Amino acid sequence: MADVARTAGVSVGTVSHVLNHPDRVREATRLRVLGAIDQLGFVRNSNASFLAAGENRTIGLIVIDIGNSLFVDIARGAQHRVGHETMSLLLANSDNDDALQDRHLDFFNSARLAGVLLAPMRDPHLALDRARRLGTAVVVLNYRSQHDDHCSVLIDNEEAGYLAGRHLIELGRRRLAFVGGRDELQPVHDRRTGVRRAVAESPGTTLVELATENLEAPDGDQAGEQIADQPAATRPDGVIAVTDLLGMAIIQAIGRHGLSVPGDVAVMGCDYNSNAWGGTIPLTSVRMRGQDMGRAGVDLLLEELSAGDDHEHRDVVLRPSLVARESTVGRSGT
Amino acid sequence: MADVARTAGVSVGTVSHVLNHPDRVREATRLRVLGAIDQLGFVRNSNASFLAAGENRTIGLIVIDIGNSLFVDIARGAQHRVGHETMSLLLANSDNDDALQDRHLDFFNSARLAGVLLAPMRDPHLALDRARRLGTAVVVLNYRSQHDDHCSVLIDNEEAGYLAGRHLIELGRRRLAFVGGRDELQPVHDRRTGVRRAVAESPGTTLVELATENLEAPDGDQAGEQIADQPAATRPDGVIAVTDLLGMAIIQAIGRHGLSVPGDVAVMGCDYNSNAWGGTIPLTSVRMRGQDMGRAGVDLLLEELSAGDDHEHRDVVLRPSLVARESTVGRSGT
DNA sequence: GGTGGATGTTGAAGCGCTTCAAAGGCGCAC
DNA sequence: GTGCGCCTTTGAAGCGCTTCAACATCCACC
Repeated sequence: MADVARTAGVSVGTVSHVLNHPDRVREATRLRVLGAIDQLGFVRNSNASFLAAGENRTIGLIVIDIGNSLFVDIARGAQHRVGHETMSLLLANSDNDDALQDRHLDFFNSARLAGVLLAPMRDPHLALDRARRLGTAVVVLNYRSQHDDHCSVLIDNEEAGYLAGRHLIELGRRRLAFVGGRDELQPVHDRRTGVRRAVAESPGTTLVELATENLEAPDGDQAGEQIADQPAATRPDGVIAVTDLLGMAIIQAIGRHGLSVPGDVAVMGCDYNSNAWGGTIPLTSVRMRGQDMGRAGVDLLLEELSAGDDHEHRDVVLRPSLVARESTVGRSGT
Repeated sequence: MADVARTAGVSVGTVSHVLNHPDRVREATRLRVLGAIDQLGFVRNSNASFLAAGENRTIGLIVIDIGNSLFVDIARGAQHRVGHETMSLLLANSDNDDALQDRHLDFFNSARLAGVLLAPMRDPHLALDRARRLGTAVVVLNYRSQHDDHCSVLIDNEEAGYLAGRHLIELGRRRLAFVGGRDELQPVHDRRTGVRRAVAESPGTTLVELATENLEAPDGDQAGEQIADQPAATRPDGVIAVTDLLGMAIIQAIGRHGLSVPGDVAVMGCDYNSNAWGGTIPLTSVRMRGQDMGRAGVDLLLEELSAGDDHEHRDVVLRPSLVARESTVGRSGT
């Protein structure tokens, strides 16, 4: 920067002003400085800049698993929203690893970012305390926490389950099955609750819950076998899988038994993963609106940053929406 | 940091030593300082740290599209490799946007990162010049550049095409078809070349090339129709789609026409995307080894960083491997 | 008891920038 | 001609840390 100043024949203060407050500098000087910057290939050192200015224009996003399309969507949405500001978005992938998540958070903390969007794996209460003490705003994504000392963006998973249940019931299905395991995961638990509510509301419908060990394809396969093995009279005619992957595996297992989807059994998933596009029978699912989530997260963060001390934490709850396709409504669509 | 020093009753220099050269500090002092750090919740400001030390322990990774499983794998591999060092990995998603890619690169440049892994969309020659002048090492991923002033990690796409061709020929297929468009994309071009070589090597085999406009599902659907419409005598009996998505769409289209896969037509993809898992007929594909790519990239970068001036740029070329599944070999497997 | 070397600790200089008080330059009104 | 206020520019202080030369301490050994 001193070089630039010398080349342009001004002081370093002026160079800094050209970069940060161009309006305070005379047009001619500004151009001269810009010329020198260009000529010398100068790139301002943001470490020094942030240190001196005491404020950082960067937002960090920590996601649980970058292989999960929900988080990809969140990243896209956040990037998009940030793009219009003079800010940057940094991505960090926890890769389902608690320790790694904490390391990312520490790293962002020590970089004194303006704010962090965190999609945590467990209640991040303690970690957040630390960030806040350093003046970093944190917005929690996709996690319903016990504490209300931060803003959150949530998806109403209970509603997702409810929508799924209603959908099948409205299609005339009466013997529903919910397939999903690991109830300690919030989304699984909430979706299950929603399905129960839909069934409870509709006299004449029944619900069977099949608990799987995990949420991988083999679990769905197994569940599908179980369903297909039952006599037609008691066999579920509408199946809600807690994830799309599970749903697709169920369809395959059922298909192997000569049953038709959705003729004999309507099957639907949840999450609207891109995986679901490839199947022979397009899977009905509930779209989780990840992009909106990313956008809303950035908005909350910017709001918190500009509000200062009189900021009131709040939650934004996004409503999922149902995407009906062949696996429940057949070829015709809608 | 001054607070910590005061609390622990030492000088700031000592606190710094505890953090950076613990061996130079007496055990008792170290513990006292650590205690103070803990008590005060001190987190060192990495901006100041990097500025003073003049070196940054962070690596940036810029990928074209975080929704593409190849890049997800690259990120995982890189993260994994970096994880064991006292380094951090920052992710930036270009989202298929040239301007965004440049902005990410500028950002990393101004942060004076130790190094950058770049999966570029076009020849990044100019951008790299700038980074290098600032002392940032750059390794290019997944792009065969005209220039040799940097290290690269490449996947041999020509080999991928060749492997695919050989696979079908060895299965007894004689009338091959290659489906893929946008030949200006390096991977598409190279895979096509590889398939041609495999066919040229095998007397008695023929190759039809179907150019699609894009690489989306509808393109595959159209190509599948074209293939299925031909009389059995001239119809291709082995199809290589340049991507998995294309391959799955082709299978569906062919299936609609009552032809069997792989009985009448063997179909395979390329890329080994997770999308391929969901299909009713598991797709044979060529695995692109993204994780290895990420790992190799980090290794090259570390090598370059430690070698200093006498570093010789070099390329690492990864060999893809074929994953045979039902869409070519039928139920039995292998 | 004195000496030398190893081991610990200190404090100030400096990393590259921003910012602020202060000074310089200029035009305008009186 | 003088004084005032505005627009520009300057230069030094300081952001929070690392590092290095210098200094303090300790111990072994003669």
